[in-house]
Amino acid sequence: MDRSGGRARHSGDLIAALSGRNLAHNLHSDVLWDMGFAIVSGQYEQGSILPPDTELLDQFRVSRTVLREALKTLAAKGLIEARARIGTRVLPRNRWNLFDADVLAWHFELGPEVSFLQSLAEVRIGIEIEAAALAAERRTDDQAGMLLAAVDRMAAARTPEEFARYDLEFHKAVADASGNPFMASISALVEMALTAAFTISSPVNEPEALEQTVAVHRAIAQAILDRNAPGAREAMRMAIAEGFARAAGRMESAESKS
Amino acid sequence: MDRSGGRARHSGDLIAALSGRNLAHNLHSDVLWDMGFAIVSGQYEQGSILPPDTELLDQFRVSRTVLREALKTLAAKGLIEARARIGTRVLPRNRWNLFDADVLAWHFELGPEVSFLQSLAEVRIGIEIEAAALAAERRTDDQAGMLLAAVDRMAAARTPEEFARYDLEFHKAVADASGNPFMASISALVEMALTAAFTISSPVNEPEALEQTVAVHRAIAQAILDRNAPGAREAMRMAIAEGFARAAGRMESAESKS
DNA sequence: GCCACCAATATTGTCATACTTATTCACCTG
DNA sequence: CAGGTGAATAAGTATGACAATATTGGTGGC
Repeated sequence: MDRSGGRARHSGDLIAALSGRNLAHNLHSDVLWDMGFAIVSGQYEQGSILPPDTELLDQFRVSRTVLREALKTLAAKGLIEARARIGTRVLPRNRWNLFDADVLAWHFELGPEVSFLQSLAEVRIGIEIEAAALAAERRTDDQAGMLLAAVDRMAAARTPEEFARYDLEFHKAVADASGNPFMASISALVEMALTAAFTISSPVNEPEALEQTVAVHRAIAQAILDRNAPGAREAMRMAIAEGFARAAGRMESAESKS
Repeated sequence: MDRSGGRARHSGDLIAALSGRNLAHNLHSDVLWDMGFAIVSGQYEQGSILPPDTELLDQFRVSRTVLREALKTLAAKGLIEARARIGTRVLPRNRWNLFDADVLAWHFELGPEVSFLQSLAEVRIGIEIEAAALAAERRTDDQAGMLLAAVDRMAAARTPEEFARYDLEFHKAVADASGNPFMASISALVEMALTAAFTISSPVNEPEALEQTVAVHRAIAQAILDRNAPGAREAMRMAIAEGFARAAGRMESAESKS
């Protein structure tokens, strides 16, 4: 119940470190993260009314400006809705913008559950498969070169962080080559999924897993190079499924031990 | 091309009417929409610095509170990023949250281009195909019943608005039955796509088009009822492709005429 | 003449307080 | 009992001052 001290920012830290974002530590972002996490974690139930401004003001010891800007940010992400005389209501989850990087991060802060990782893998399969197929049809030679280069860098990576960086770079390059702006827009989601997966278990530490991961990514790149859309689809599906399976397997075995 | 005069809120109005949202007309949302549209329309270039607070303050004739809350909202959607002493920078498009309902609406305000509609159809295919397949595996009997009921209502619809409403209801039901929270979260996107498509051309006005649209939706429902995942996939792909093709065809023929 | 450091400055960030507007709920009137 | 009416409450808006921060350019030392 006490959040006062401690400021636990476990997975958030990792993601921020990887992406280089979220450097600024404003007051308003403190309130934002506390409130955002409190809502996502269910501390404030969906459909319920948040404490009125005055009370939150007292709780956070900040100015009204700061509090209100934080709440406006939450409203922009679809988590809450303010109405005069009623108060500020927590919206039902299906109104939340789950594709938002912050909202995703808050979900991970309460420990990534297997079911959530699976949902993530499912959307990734949907979107990235399509991106791979489109990339196969529309890629330029430059873009194909970038893909192959990213795979080579993955193969040569020596630390989990390095590997994650190049893996992400690869998936961004596919999205870019698809020529569809929406595909590029979900890189935040991919980023989160990869970071979570690698936090749990990186293939770098297991030679045969590394080899397999690199091989399947190379297959994607090759299929796109060959303008082979069905092949790119299938390879992408395998890449995502494999990554999820490794993380989920590790989580379950860790769970059964405890 | 001229939008200069009178606050053209064409597609925005339709979407608001359909979804029942965006009723409130506060000062801050005026500024938000003006700025959001200005950024999305390229009036403020990506990477450029917005005018400083003082200037915008003077331009909009509102208090600093209002302006700053509007900017914070834009920042929450990934369109801008403010830094002390530097100013407020327009972020590159790949940082924008294109899945956000407002950001989408701003894109439509400047006239939906065929290429944008196509991108939208492509992501929808990616996500909703997967949703349909998952729904086929996980649906409850109740959910299957909802799907069939929605199709029946589509068939009986008499106005374009009515048809659009039940079409949306159908796609939401599929997302719901998939059991994946992300799928439900993109209904804003589907909503926008459907509204745009029906604004351009509704199948209600053409008996054979209506029949075809209803038939393909019924095929999706039936496949999900039969727990036939591949069938649901294929039917969903056809439904989305068909809707896009009709809208795109109508737009091109209208364009060649002018 | 080059480099490192520091101060001036411009821009966003934060604060405190007062006032306005909208909406619900209860009361009061017909 | 129905319907309007007003008080109470919460968010919305305004304003002016001060703090934090990072760039820019100057200043001094080497």
